Amino acid sequence: MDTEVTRVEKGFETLAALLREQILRGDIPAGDILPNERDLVSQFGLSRGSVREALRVLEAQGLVSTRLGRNGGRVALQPGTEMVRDSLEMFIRGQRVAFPVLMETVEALEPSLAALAAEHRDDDDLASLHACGARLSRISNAKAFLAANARWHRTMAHASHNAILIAIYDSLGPRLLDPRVAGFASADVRAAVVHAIGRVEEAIIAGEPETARRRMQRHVQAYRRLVESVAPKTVRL
Amino acid sequence: MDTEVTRVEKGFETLAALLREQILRGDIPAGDILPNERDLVSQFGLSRGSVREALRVLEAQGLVSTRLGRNGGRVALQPGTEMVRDSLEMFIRGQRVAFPVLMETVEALEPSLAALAAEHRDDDDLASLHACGARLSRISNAKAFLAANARWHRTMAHASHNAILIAIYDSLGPRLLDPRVAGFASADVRAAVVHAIGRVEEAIIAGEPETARRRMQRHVQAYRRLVESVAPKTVRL
DNA sequence: TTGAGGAAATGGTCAAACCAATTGACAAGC
DNA sequence: GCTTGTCAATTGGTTTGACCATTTCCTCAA
Repeated sequence: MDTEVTRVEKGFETLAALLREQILRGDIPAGDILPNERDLVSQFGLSRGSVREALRVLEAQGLVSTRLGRNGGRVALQPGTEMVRDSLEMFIRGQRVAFPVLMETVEALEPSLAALAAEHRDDDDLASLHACGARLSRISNAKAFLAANARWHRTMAHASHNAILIAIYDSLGPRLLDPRVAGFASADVRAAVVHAIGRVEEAIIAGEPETARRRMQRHVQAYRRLVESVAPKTVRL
Repeated sequence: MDTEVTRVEKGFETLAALLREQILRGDIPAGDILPNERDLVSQFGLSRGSVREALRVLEAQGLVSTRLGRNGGRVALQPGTEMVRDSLEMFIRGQRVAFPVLMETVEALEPSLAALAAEHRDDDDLASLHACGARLSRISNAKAFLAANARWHRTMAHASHNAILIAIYDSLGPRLLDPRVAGFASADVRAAVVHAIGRVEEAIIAGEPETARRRMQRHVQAYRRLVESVAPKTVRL
């Protein structure tokens, strides 16, 4: 019984793997144009169809983009946050991840993000954060408030200067703007949020990670209690 | 100047989008066989080459797998953790994310994972966790200790019952087993780790999220100080 | 009953065209 | 000189038809 046969690598897979490696290693720098299809055909001895399938895989993986016409071709890309976002998006949809789980995930990230922001923020971060916070306190419209709130959080996440957490947070954060949870921002709730966020901001400005973490965590827990008191747990995306 | 032209959707893109939607919505349940290439050709009026490119895209996105031979074909898949892992893998490689950032990310997740584990763990989780902890305390080999340690953490992450965090943690955790950081597990370090982990485990068993969070966070910070005292910050993956 | 061999179904590959989009070059007209 | 229009060149997109490779099913003979 052949329990383990060596999987035969297809021609297009070989080429895709080869080009992928060259792009990820930087041998083909981002922005460079790959050889055109017909050249790849003669270089690798594959048919044009196989070459195109290889390139199509790379495109689906976010490693190249395609331009039509003369001076077109495939442009090498460094994989960015879009890939992470797309894969999480499909994971959430495919696995039927419930909305509360998504919320729980973001809540799990935010205290650490606040701590890292306090540790790593630079002057630009502080300026952006202050601008977001100031804007937030002037907004009265509930829907606009939620958007501005999300923006403040996003800015804080970026201040962490942790590329992985930023990619994850940017992937998940926007999903929390679901219209079904947009009704919570009554005037007093908004005031409480502004206050809590201001306290976190102070800790980030002061460069006190543990204070920022603690304040953000309390804010998050308070927010959760609020949402749970209003929304049924069964809401699904 | 045409600043915004309506991007023309290619034939294979249309088909890929259509099939992707059917799979994600569950109209084509996981495990089902898609129509074969020649049938898709006649159903959608595309050439076989275009159909194959569409299917190749879905394969790259983890939505179908391909089997050769009679009774072969494309099997629909629900996107799982592999996709998330692959995209994070490419992100880390392509963006040249430094090892300390990776470590920082995992450290950011673990306290919340511990808290969620304490909140959501079931009897199976407790049994697995206890087994991992017990095994850990009996290991003397440094390399094996690190592997068992990773396994305990992974088990704890699964006890959180948060599918997104599990997917992320499973994607990043294994990368911390880099051989370059495998030399830290001296006997007294191992004893300290076993003790810290035991305390977290107690809190998870007791169902006390905030205690578990606090203890895990202290452990993580202690571990970080240890690593920083030994490893240069410039180590890169 | 079992084994061998061939038929059938399915994806993998190749080849040669031609279509579609974009850009460059160049000439005509202002 | 500058603009504008036309045509040619380049590159990806698509089609068609054929054949190969792998796997499974089916039949028939030992």
